[in-house]
Amino acid sequence: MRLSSKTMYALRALFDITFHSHGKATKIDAIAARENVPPRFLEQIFQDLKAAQIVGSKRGPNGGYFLLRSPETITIGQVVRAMEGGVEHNCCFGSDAEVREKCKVSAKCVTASVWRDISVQLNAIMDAVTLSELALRGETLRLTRDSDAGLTYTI
Amino acid sequence: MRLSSKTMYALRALFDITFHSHGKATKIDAIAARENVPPRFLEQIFQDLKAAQIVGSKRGPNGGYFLLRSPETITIGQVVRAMEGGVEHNCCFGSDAEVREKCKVSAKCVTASVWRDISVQLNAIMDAVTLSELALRGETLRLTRDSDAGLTYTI
DNA sequence: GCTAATCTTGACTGGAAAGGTCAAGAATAG
DNA sequence: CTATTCTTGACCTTTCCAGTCAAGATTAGC
Repeated sequence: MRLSSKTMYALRALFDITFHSHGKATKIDAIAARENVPPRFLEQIFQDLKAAQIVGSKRGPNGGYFLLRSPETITIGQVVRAMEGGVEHNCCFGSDAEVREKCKVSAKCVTASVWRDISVQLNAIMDAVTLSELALRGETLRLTRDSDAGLTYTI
Repeated sequence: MRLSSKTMYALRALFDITFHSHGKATKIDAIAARENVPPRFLEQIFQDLKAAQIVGSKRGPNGGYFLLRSPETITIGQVVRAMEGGVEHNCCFGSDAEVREKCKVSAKCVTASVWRDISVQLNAIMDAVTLSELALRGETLRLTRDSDAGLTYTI
């Protein structure tokens, strides 16, 4: 059970937007340089975030991506679910109909019942942390704020 | 973020042992038949569970697998960590040294700090559920107890 | 309206991991 | 001795992850 790079990159990119650019559209290359993420890959990631209504975009010069909602209303859980399709397992329920069908134990599956409870709790935990909380932690860790290229985090 | 089949099978197999066989060694084929798991794959899974000191084994006629500890002391978290190597992500910390090294933001990585907190909480949730809790749920769901082959769960 | 900057769309790829299968061997009960 | 059951480790197929790339659409500024 691990978070994919995609999700970690997405969280870092969103943190970056929240922390560095206040409302302004931010271009991919700037984020990629600051957060040390492959720019081409980041494009793909932002498409997912856009589909999930988390960010909006603007093309052309001075374009870029920006948060669609305020940082207080965007949770880690929303991001994780957007990138990974939620917390799932392959027994009795989940998004895949074929998997559900295949599980003979259906509604009476004990492990599924337990895991359902656990995933509800996990989502609650992840929804308790917002982007503004991330930004706050950034302040606490005393990160350097810097709009230019280069690594911001090297003291 | 999904649980692998291996983990789900492991949980079902352990539940099966707890629920159906009281202290007696249970053979793989019986569990596989009841739980509808590929027998060859289950062999492999039990090797992992054995390495994790969760089950013991006995060879020869009337051999099989059995719990090494009482069901009250075996948690879902222990099983998940045994099968999946813990809750991890690929930034700044984790089991892979190279990944840690690669992450330039190191100790000041905000997302890592947040995810560390979340994984601690997740482990706590999973450690709050034991095998005996699973068995209890089995009772509640009024499963048929049956030592012979065949699906036990079809009312 | 031209041009440069920036996102958009979608195809493509190499490698690793998931999800199994199989065969030959070792131990043990009866 | 023999049938049963776990043990070890090699093998295979398919899917997905992580990442690259190219060509096009849109917009700002001159």
